[in-house]
Amino acid sequence: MAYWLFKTEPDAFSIDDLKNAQEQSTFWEGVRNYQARNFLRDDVKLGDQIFIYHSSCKVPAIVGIAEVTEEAHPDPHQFDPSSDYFDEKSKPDSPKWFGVTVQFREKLRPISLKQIKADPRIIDLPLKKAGRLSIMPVTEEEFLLLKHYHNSEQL
DNA sequence: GCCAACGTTGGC
DNA sequence: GCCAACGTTGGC
Repeated sequence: MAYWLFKTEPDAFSIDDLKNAQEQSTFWEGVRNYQARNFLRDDVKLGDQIFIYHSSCKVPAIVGIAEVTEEAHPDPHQFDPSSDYFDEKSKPDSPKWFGVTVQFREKLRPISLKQIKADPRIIDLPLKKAGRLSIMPVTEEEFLLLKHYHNSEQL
């Protein structure tokens, strides 16, 4: 099993939106960055655990956990001319953009970017180095450390 | 709202 | 295939 961090802007789609959609899974759509796309298409697998991260907001932070319930499938918006995600160069027989389906698991007490940056134990997380990557891998060690952050005596 | 960092585009 | 110009992301 692998671990990931997915960014989202809470004004557009927040952890609560994900929670409220719990009955139906949520298709993680609109990723239009090649590195992020490659992770989604090739490496994100059923059962993988995902940190949901709120970006471009008052307190950028990890706010919860979701799980992959369906592996990569083409993002239908790329074929829809009326969509912001439309890509005229993408063809249905060779789609360029993919998404995965995820389901809400739990909310966490927010772990702010500030805390993450200040923690010397977090080394590998791409978020630490000014990253604009919207889908990124998290090591098992760092995922578990962050997941249990607020239980830790080490703070 | 500013701006730094980085990704993408397109001319050559 | 280089690289300058431009666009976007995202923290502050």
